[in-house]
Amino acid sequence: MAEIDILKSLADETRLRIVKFLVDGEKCVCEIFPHVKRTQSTVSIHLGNLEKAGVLRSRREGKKIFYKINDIRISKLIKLLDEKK
Amino acid sequence: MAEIDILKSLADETRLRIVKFLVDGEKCVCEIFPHVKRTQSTVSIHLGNLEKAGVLRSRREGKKIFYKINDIRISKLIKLLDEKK
DNA sequence: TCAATATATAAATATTTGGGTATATATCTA
DNA sequence: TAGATATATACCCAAATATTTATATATTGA
Repeated sequence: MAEIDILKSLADETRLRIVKFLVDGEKCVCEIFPHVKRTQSTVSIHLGNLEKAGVLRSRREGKKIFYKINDIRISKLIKLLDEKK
Repeated sequence: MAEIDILKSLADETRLRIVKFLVDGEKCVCEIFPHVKRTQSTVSIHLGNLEKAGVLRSRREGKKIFYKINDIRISKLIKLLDEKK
């Protein structure tokens, strides 16, 4: 996916929190939506958005679906933004 | 400004083109708006947006106003997104 | 096969946002 | 000080987007 899609997918508070939560590893939807304090369906839509942008990848394990960061640039980008200006 | 504001300010095609145009140095509004093919007023608003987010900085020189990248993280971020996944 | 659990999707609504036109402001020069 | 030039702002409209409620789909286990 193009860089503009990556930027758009990260430019939302809920999605950014999701991605930051995933920086330290794979999580299932059931862990993610309570963490970002949004409904399951809202988070599901955001996850789909992030996956479509190539930022995340998912896999099913039984009833659960796990998401993780799919693009090495993303973790670097998060780290970069954490740096002092 | 917070990282979410930086991301939001970059997550628009016109603003991203502006920022990329400024990676190789300071430019005045009169050079920027023809380059991104938007009206002067549209670009002025985008520049204000980017400045408010801390991404750009401006200075006046006579009738012209020059904008340049104000945050070292921005150029790094642009470069990072250019990398292959 | 039925009930429970986990996740996704659809539809409706509300808010945000980008773009244009017209106008205001600031600066320079004659 | 008047006219020209460069940029910003106000206002409006259309399009995009985030959220919610309700429902659909998939998987597991009894």
